[in-house]
Amino acid sequence: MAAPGVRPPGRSAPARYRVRMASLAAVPNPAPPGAPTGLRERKKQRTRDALVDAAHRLFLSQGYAATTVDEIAAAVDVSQRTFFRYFANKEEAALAVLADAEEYFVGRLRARPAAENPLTAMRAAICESWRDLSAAHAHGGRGVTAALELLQLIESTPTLLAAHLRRSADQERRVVEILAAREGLDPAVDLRPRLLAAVFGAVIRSAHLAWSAERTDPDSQASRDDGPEAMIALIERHLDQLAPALTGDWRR
Amino acid sequence: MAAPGVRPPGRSAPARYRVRMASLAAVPNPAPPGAPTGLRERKKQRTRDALVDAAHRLFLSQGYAATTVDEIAAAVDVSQRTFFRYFANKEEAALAVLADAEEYFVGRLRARPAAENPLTAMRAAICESWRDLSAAHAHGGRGVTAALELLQLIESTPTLLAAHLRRSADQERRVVEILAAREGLDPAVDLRPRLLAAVFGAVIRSAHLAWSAERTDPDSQASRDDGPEAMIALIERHLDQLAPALTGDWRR
DNA sequence: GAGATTATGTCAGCTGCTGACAACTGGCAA
DNA sequence: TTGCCAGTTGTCAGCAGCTGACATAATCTC
Repeated sequence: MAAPGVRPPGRSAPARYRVRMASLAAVPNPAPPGAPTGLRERKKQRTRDALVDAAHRLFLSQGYAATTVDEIAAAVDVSQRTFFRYFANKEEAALAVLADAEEYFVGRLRARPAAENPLTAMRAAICESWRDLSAAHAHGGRGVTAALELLQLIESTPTLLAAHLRRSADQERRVVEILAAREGLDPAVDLRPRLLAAVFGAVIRSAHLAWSAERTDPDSQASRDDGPEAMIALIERHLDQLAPALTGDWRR
Repeated sequence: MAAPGVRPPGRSAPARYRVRMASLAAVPNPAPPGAPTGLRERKKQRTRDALVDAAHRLFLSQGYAATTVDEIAAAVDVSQRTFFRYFANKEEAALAVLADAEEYFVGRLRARPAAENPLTAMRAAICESWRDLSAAHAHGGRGVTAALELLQLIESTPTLLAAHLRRSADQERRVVEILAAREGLDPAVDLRPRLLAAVFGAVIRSAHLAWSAERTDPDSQASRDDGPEAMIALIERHLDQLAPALTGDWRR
């Protein structure tokens, strides 16, 4: 329960949220091979999902800064201290969904055939990820809408943006390692893995921004509800513009 | 002075630091045209510089997290409240030097001839910035060493890294606007300014990392003390690797 | 079912950060 | 010089994020 004496005795947010949790957090990892299915583990996963879900909902309705950790914890009927045992900080709860998505992407990238050239592999892995993930929690397209909302929340909240970018940097490092291993290169010597990862990350972020902006714009053709194909198309368009952006004179 | 009752009555850090302040914060803007030279303004600038300087020193010697805002304020003989009137938060004090450098870079970029192609302009602006800035506070190379230390501090402090990346994102947005204006493009339509800015930012960051790593490595040829040419060379090398990283198969 | 593990709650406390108000200081004009 | 105005600073009080320590309650193992 909330920190003693901070909130009035009658809690504002009742603890009935254990119902539709994990609508966002779940990822199509059907059954992790050696997953311990003990009651303990399941319970832990449930409260974790519930926390992510409650946080997401509160952040979107009241704003990130205006939402207290106490509130989130209370919404799940858990002590504040417990919240911090699941997440290192408030941001982590907000970005947990993205963390899962990145995990999935890494899996996809590792699964690409080694013969493929690196850029193609990245391109394919990203597209697969978007397709699979939005199919996974598409309860009538809600998955994509939720992603949109989250991206906008992040972009409009300095603290969250900072945390998100830091996470992205970590992710980039992992990608560098994967690419280097694939091609049998030492990333400290050969700059190409690092550069490709960095550029790719930049393109993804740029696509996110464009997507988010396009969907917010009222007189845009893009509907808020069309599937992941829109995002995939955007990413492709960005990737295609990459070379022209880097070479020669822009004027025509 | 420090928050009441938190620190022992006899302050630990004496307030004698008004001496060599601004060794880091100063930027070669010889004399801002319409700079109001009132005593008030000068005093403000002095305490600001002193705060930046004290923060830098304390962060490097004790670590970022272990350094209290109270300590920094006490070192300059100023109240904690005053510290927060100069900086929105602890990070801002740590990254103030970089903010100045970015400001300088923007100025350089704006000054590039309009006929130049965008990539060339960025390349030139970055090189000029490094050269000028390290010349400016090179009291025997200390400028570059200080930059190195700061970069490493940032890279090894998650909070700082996050704040730094967020700042970089802001900077990127400014660069996008400048590029778009230069070429007479609407960045919402034409992706190239955004992509070039993003890619360039990624390359710079990658070069920073490499530089920092190279200088930490004990058995590297790079000395900790050679000038900005080393960094410039690194950036050039990264930029040259950009195209190869994006095209075709990496194996030879 | 007993004992070892592990998750949770409670308590106390530090640190970052902010609003409000009072006291001071430099700038400026009468 | 005097005296007012505006901008700067210090003090106080307080919230919110986060953590260590310890006790308790829930699972797991045998």
